[in-house]
Amino acid sequence: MSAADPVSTQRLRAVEYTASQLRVIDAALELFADHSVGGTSLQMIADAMGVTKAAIYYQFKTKNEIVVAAAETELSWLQAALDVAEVQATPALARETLLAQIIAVAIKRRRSVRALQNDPVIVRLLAEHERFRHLIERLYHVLVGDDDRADARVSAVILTGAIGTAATHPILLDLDDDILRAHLLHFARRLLDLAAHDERR
Amino acid sequence: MSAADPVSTQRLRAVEYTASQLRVIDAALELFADHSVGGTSLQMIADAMGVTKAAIYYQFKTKNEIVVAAAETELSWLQAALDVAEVQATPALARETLLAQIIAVAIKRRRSVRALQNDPVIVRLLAEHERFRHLIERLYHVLVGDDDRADARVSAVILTGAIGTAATHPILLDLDDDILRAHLLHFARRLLDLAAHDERR
DNA sequence: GTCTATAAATGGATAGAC
DNA sequence: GTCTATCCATTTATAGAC
Repeated sequence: MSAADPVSTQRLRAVEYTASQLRVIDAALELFADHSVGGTSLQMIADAMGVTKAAIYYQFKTKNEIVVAAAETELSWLQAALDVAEVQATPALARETLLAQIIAVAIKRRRSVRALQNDPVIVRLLAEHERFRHLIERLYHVLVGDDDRADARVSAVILTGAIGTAATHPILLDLDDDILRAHLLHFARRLLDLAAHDERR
Repeated sequence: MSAADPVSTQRLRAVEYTASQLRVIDAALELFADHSVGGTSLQMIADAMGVTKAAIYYQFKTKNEIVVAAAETELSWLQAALDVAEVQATPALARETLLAQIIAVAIKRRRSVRALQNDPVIVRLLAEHERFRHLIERLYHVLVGDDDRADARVSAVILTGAIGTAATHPILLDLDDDILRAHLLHFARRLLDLAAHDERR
């Protein structure tokens, strides 16, 4: 798959949601982060929005549709970041561009990344839906390229896992966003340097 | 807190559970990993065990007691690892000992670490219960010592986050346990070397 | 678009038989 | 220790009024 592969432009549908639907999605995302998807009821979402359950069912037919919509909305930034990264001149530049974006978003959405990234329901959803799987493939392709070596894959996974966890961890709560972002970028670059170094041996 | 601080020997109660209770805990842990704590019902646990809900209520008074017991059992290995690490001759040796243990356990419990480590219900539990908080403090104390610098803390968090995520990640499923363990150890040591290197500057 | 009301199922939890 | 049976709250989801 080349960087400009037309397949890569396949769209998530986040843009297509109405304003009312987006209000539901926002409330849902926050509750999912605090209580997990399975621990969040439509009543809780309705209460958080100050409406009744019936009002929500007017926007989405089932709870599962809300979960899918929430995942799509949450991942639309990743799609945008990949679109930009994949047209960079070199793979190294693409990786650096993507990395900065990933870290920036993880920090901006600090309160919710960790739980959402690891919620079993979300994880299953990402594995089952074609468009989600495709997005994840693009992510790892930019991070490790065509390198199928275990080293490269392990470092990429470490990177995404570490970023997601670090953004929310209690022990780092006192760090303000800019400082934390700088630290994560520092370690991410070092980690990728290490992987590249191992490759050349 | 010195390495041999008597307070550090405070016990989790995992050992005190009966065999019947441990069967409930085992079934619960597996379901928690697949469906999150909030998404797991007592009926699901009962079905997995081939008994009725009432049989479970004979072992535990509430669902929350099951969650606490599951967390205690899941963390008893960490306590054991800390007990061993904290009596090592030097902080560096303690760290290395603990690291090897953490990675070994994360790999052995590969299927469940990720979800459990990040489940919002579990995270809240660990923050609220005294004995859990104490354990986490010991963990980070061995990893970064008295170093309160952001660098040290970030690298420790990256370490635990990365290990938990990497152990379960789909893209690494083809790696067998020994290979994955070797890779994680490799990267963990490198990461700590980096942090130490930064410190000296 | 949001409400009330309600159906049908499932949740946590208890009582009492064996 | 495990069962059946049951209670009550809450869940997902729908129907129909405004």
